[in-house]
Parts: sequence; structure tokens; C-alpha cells
Amino acid sequence: MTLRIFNVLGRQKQNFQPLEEGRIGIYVCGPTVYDVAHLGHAKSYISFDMVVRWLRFSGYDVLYVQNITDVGHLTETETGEDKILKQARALQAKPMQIVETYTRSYFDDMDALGVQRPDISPRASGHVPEQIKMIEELIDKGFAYEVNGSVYFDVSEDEDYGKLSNRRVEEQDEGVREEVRDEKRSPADFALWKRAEPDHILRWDSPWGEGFPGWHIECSAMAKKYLGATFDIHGGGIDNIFPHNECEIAQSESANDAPFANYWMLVGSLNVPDAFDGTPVKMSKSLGNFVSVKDALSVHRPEVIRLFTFSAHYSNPVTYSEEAIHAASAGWERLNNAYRLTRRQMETAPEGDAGNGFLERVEKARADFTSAMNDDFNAPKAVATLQEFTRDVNSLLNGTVPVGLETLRAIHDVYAELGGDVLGILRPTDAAVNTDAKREAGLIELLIQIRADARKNKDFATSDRIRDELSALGVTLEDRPDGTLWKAD
RNA sequence: GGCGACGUGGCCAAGUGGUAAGGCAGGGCUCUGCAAAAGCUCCAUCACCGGUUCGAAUCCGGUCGUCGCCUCCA
Repeated sequence: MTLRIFNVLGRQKQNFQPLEEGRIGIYVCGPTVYDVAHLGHAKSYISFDMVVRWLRFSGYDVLYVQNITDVGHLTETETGEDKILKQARALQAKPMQIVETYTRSYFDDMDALGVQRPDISPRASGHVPEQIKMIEELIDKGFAYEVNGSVYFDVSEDEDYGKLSNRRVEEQDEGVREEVRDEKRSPADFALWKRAEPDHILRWDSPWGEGFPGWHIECSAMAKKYLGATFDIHGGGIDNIFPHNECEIAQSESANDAPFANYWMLVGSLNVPDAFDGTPVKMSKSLGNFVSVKDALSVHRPEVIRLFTFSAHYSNPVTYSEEAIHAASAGWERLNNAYRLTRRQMETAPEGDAGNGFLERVEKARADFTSAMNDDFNAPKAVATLQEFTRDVNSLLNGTVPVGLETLRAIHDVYAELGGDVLGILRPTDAAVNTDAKREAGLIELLIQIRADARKNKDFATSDRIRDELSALGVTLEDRPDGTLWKAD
């Protein structure tokens, strides 16, 4: 079955055909590292993590490039203040200190969320020569012009400018943007290189004097360097479709005389109910309505945040609420319970083919999951197939017929591979990797044995006490015909 | 004003022509010393209006509403 992708460039679902058989180059716009990441960033990068995981699971050799924007860009035209410089001043730190701090913070957060690192995480600051070279090419070809030490892209020279976002320059609301430095030939032209004012700290030498690169050129230059002039997939957040993504295309295709990305995948924003009337608005740093990844992880396990992200299709906006995250949490419990029960039964299961009639159901689960994912990475539908599968698994494992190891292994592999490797919402063990955890597990097992004796003697006061006290400590017991299961928060 | 996305049960949400997946919450039942877990079961006709069609949540037109982008933003 072929993979289909909704290509924002052209707005239609297409059969995916990589440039080179079996290999995929993908570029995703990364963060500007001037503050901690929030759940909006998490939605985006978890989504592409899922995409890359699925591509790899499908057998593709994927080269995943995601930039780190560390050259700083203006907060608003009016003040002309650089975000990184602003933060540096606020924290009384060197700009590159800020950049390094939040780059590490970003990777820490993504690691914690189970987001596999990109193969290459190029820094914009480390690729200024490449950017200058591309700007020079654009000037040579007549697509850009220099004014007072700044260089601008001449939008009128690019006949298909606007093809990604379906915009016409003349139809945009020009009044929105007050031009402070009105040296551009047209208000729609955008900066490739900006002259550095005397107080601007982040600055580099260039053929046009000291300055710093425009916001869009880094992605064009770095994508070209690591993926080539033309590559397969370009990803990012829908909120950057214009101007950022549009400008990337304009620069790259003008400079390279080649198509840029063949497929554009853009992720819907994460919204938060407005405090005033509850209408959803985009989570963003500037509105102050964000929840940092670190804060979210202090309350919810990463798997739950991932499952929450997969509650809607990646291209749709999702509203963050306690209700929604709770639903994800409860849904995760159900999946994880079945996965744990499977592992538990594998410990004592007989060899043999008891219950092998279920193998057909296992194959169906794989097929359903695959067709959901191949249909434009429909993770919510894929999760639904796992939930349906789980209902049947629970019926099987809670039935009276003992299940053989072969069947249990097959069930286990579905959870481990589809839920674990692909979606990253299930873990292969209950942890217990360090000595403290092992000791804790041993102690709990001991209490369970004592409680079992008490129950045998109908000493329910003691047995209930053990269960209640453990519950208060965050350890839940679950009595089953074949013994007691436990889990810790 | 322009561009784009969207409006499906109490909540989240899949579904792009053949009579509504899944999760959460809620009711009933089974199992259980009790509890938990699990299973079974009940709960919608898809914002509104008009049209196309044998047949539409799904296509076309219109209306209302929400969000995003057009300025830094994943």
C-alpha cells in the first residue's frame, strides 16, 4: 500500500514518490532558541517525530534535518529589537550564552518527550558563509538588490511568488506593516541581509558591511547544504506558511533554478481557551498563554502528552484543556494496561499454540494501523485501531482459556512496534532499570504476598489496609484470578 | 479587505457519495470478599438554508459562527 501525503503545495493528497527510491530527505523548521519550549512547539515536533518514525518503520532511509535558529530576529518592526538580544539583556548574559542555554533546554525537552533527534541540527550562526553565498547568487541573477548595507529580495522578479500560501502581493493588507526603514523597492520585498546598527551585537562581516542574515535565508541555505537543491519533504507549523515558507521557496528556487521541496507538510497550531470567553486562541510566547514542556512534564507522563498530540490529525489545530489531556491520560492507561497484562502473561505462558486463532486478529491490527498511517499519517485513526485491538486483546487475556506464548508474543510485538517504536506512546517495560526501582518493586511484591496470605485467611482488614496504604503512596493493586498486578504512578 | 482551516453525541475526534470509527465522561449489567481492571450494553443523523443524485456528514451554491496567517511565532 502506498503512502499518501496531503501536499500543502497544491492542496491535495498525493501518492508519495521520493526523489530517490528508498531514501527520503526531510527538512523541518526548528525553533528560535531564546526561551524554553512550550506545548505548541511540542505538538509540532512530536508530529514530525511520528512522521519520521513511520517512514523509517516503513523501510525508508530518512535524512532528517532541523535547524536551530540562533541568530536572532526582530520582535517587532517598531522597536527593531532582537529577541535573543532582548533576552540576553534581561538575564544579563551574552547572546550566545542565551542561545546555548535554550538550545540545550530544547533538546532536553524533546528527549524527555521521546522525540528522536534529527540527524542534523544545523545552527544558523554556523552557516553564515553559506547564506552570504546564496544572497550573492540572488543578486547576480537579478532577484535581489542591495541598499545601504542591507539586501532585499525583489518579489516582483519571482513570478510564482505566493504559490504555497495562495497570496497575491497586491491583495495583502499593506497598512498592517508600518515600514520604519523604507528603503525597499516594494513593501512586499523581504530582507536577505540586514545592516547591523551600532548597538546590534550579533553581527557578521559580509560583502555589504557588517550585518546579520534575514530570517528566511538560513533555511534555504542549510536545506541546500544538507539535502540538496531539491528534496522530498519540508515541514513546519502552519503559522509560518507566510511569509517564512513562501520566502524560502522564492529564494531557493530563484537561486538554484530547481524546485525546492516536493511535498509540504504543515502542522496545525495548538490552541488554548481564552481566559476571558473560552474561545481557543493560539498558544504563543507573546500572548503569555503557554505551558512550558517542563511544566507539562511535571504533571503528565511524556506518553500522555504524545497521545494527546495524536488526538487530532497533525494538520488540524488542537485545543489544550484539562479535559482533553485527561481523556488522553485515561486512554493511555487502557492501552498500557493491556500491554502490561500481555507482558505479565508471557512470564508464565505455556509454549504451544493455544489461542493461535487470535493471530489473524493481530494481523488485522497491523493492517488497519498501516492503512491509517499511510493515509497522510492519520495517527488518531491509528490510535483508534490500537484501542479496538485492545478490546479484543482484553477479552482474550481475561478469558478462561490459557494463551500460548506464540500468540502473546505476536500481541506484544504490536504494542512494542506500533505503540512503542512508531507512536512512542508505550514503553517496553515498567522501568525498574535502576536499583531503587528494583528494590521498590521487590518491596511491593513482598507486601502483595503478605496480603495474599491475609486474603487466604479472610483477614480483609489487613489486606485492605495494605492496598489502601499502597494506594495512598501511588501504587495501585489489581486482583486477578492468577494473582495480583500492581502499577505505580 | 485578502488568503487558509474549520463547525460531527456532554467533551475530544475519525470519517470526502451508500444510511455515523475510537477515546473520555455518564447509565445499566457481568465478574469480584470488597475494590480495581476488563467485558457486554445504552446514549448523535453530522451549524443552518437551498441544490445535484436512486442515495450526501461527505459534491455545488449561499448564510451564520470560530480560529489561523497577512508583523516575531512550531
